[in-house]
Amino acid sequence: MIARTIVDVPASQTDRVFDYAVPEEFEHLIKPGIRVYVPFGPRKIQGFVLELTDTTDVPAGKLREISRLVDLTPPLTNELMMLADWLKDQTLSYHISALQVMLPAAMRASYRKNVVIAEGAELANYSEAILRVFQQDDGISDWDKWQQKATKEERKEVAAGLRRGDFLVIPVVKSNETEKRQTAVYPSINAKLENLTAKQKLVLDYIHNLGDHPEDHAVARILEATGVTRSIIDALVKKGALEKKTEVIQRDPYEGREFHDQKPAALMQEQTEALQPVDEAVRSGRAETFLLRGVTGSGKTEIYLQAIESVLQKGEEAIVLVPEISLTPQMVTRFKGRFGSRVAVLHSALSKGEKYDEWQRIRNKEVDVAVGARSAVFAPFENLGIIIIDEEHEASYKQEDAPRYHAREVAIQRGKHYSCPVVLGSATPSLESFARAKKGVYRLLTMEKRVNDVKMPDVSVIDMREELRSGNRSMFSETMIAAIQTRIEKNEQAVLFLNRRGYSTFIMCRDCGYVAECPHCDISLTYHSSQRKLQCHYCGYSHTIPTLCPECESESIRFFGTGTQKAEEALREVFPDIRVIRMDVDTTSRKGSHEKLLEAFGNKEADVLLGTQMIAKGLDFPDITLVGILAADSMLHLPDFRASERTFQLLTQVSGRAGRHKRPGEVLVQTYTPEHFSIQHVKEHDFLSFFDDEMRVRKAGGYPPYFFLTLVHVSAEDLEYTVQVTDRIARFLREHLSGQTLVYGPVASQIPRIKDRYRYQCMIKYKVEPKLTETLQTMMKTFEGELNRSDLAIVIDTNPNMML
DNA sequence: GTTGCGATGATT
DNA sequence: ATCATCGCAACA
Repeated sequence: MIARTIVDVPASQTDRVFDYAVPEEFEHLIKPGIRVYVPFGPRKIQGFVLELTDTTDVPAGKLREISRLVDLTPPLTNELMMLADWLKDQTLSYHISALQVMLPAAMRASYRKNVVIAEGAELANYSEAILRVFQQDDGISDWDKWQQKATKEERKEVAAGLRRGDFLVIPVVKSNETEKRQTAVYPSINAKLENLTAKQKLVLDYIHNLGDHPEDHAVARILEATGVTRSIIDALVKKGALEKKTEVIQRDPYEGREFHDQKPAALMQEQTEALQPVDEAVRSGRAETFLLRGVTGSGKTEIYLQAIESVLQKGEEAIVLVPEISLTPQMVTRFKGRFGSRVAVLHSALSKGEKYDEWQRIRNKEVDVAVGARSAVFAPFENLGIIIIDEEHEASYKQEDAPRYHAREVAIQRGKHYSCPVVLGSATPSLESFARAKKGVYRLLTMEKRVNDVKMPDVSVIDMREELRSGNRSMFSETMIAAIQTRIEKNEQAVLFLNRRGYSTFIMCRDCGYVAECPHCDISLTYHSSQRKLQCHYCGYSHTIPTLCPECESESIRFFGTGTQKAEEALREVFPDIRVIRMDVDTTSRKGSHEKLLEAFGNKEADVLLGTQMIAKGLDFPDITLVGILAADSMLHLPDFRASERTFQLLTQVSGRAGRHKRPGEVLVQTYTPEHFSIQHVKEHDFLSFFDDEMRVRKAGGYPPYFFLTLVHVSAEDLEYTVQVTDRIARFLREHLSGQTLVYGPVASQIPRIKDRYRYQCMIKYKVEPKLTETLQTMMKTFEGELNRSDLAIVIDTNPNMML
């Protein structure tokens, strides 16, 4: 028997099937989809068995045997194995990457080299220090890592030892499956209950009255509940009254949290009309894509919940995708409240182990709803009845590293396989999706009214040029100050939005124009007041603030641009007693801090929530009556064809935080370009007009959705070489692609250098290009050699999010 | 002869 | 990706 295997080596030369002989002992256990350990050259690695056959072209001398099986049952379903095949072609990524991305991180293998003292080694040649390293533990546990922190002398010494054979390298393949275990005790069936002390009786009674929940039987839990010491339990075990067991338990990330049962809400007419066709598609099992455009607060979540209800009734399963940062407790609460323990939650705030357990619960059919971020689109269900993507326009649905897939496209592909509907929901759909809906590719569902007829907030645009003219040089307009003042007086809350973290965006010398830049990246350094340092947001480089200009030694070095830190400071200057909670990457990096800050704001421990885009979503507090957008045009002038779209979406999203309940909301938008259409249409809550205006711009510029884009990104340490390679790629593509397809480049990336690597790109614009994948693959083949021997990197991004 | 290095080729 | 091998130069 021959196993056709994809090996775990993400490289172009190994991105193909390798045949292995299946030892007889495994023949009845092995199945397609099972992972195996195989010898590959001198080492041992993991691989995925694609299929089993009886023939091979590999000469008998070269054919090697599978060492052992990793799994007893295939971790990925048949459908997901097929999906990986589709995914690798779509994204031009390696087959192995497409397979690995579908597994939880804990199941991906890691490789390290353990260095130990060989038998019969002559140790007299080695220094004390080195021998001490080897005496600890099992020698050097990870050779590659150790080499990085060791000194040159140490490295040389060990290398010499390896050559002489005194030290030995043992390659270790580790698949990280981490099951959580606990020690639990259960009453023995034929227990002799004699001569018990009072405390022992107490514990025994307690255990007898426990239910079936394995967690309740954990020794640690019992000790805590009864207040006795471990010795009491040990004594009972010795006497035979209790039995000790080690068992695998599942972590519950939401342990101790209560979820109140939530009944389906009565729907408004618009909601009923939107739900009906989805429901019908669920019932008849039709692969149809719906675009549900509903204004903020129109009750989209309720539609999702009720559609899922139908799916569950049919005995099928549901996937709900939400943007990473909106996985706030609010969303989880609603799903858990409605579907209870039948819900698995998958998102980045969980530990690797927790994600693994949630994933296993799906694989073992213990749940039938998965709520999660992008990668949850690969949830290993086998009877999918619906896939829902909330906030479908969100950029985070596109994975930024290989395989560069878009969750929306994956969802639609899976929907086809299971013949089930896909629902894309948003208040501000992406232009691509809305255009498809207008063409009839997707079915459009619209909800223009907020639940309970709550009014859309009033949006006023404040022209900051006027403010400047009238002498106000601060970042807060008069109107904004007055509005915040009123909120404080009325004990209401305000949300202030500034899409830039740090203190200032750059520092510049007023005399000579010098701007502090990162020495490794072509980008200005940002000042962070908490560490009193300049920082590069791309490579993490940091430097002290110069007091004198390094160029002209002038003292007039000043901060320009505003970040959240500075905004907080400025706010305190105006309102000395104001209570502010700031939310940005810097204040929410610790686990759980995001939730904590939101909770504090919800408990009215602050008057103002000041933050970057992470506060744009999911916030739903009754006392927010003011939303202030401090710099609406901060994203508008980025050299990205989606800049207007992003601005409109973000502003609409943030505005939607105001007045969602009884009190009316007010939104103030500060801008230097009040006439820009994406700002004007936010004012009128007018998505349709925005769409029309922006479509004209896209048509004129030849951008999506009128054209498809594919970006070829080239980087290397040498500038000339980078440009030269990009140019060769551009020529190659022009030569091989059809006449209607446009190839631009080479052009420098938006940030021409990051971490000392120059970055150039080449953009392909096309309408129909059947040969594209093939051509790009040939192109990569021709550069294979160069990619191997230089530091060159070529990345292909189909349908890129941004033009980085 | 030994050691250190980069380039080259193969992995079933 | 990673390992082994080969060739070449520097060194003893």
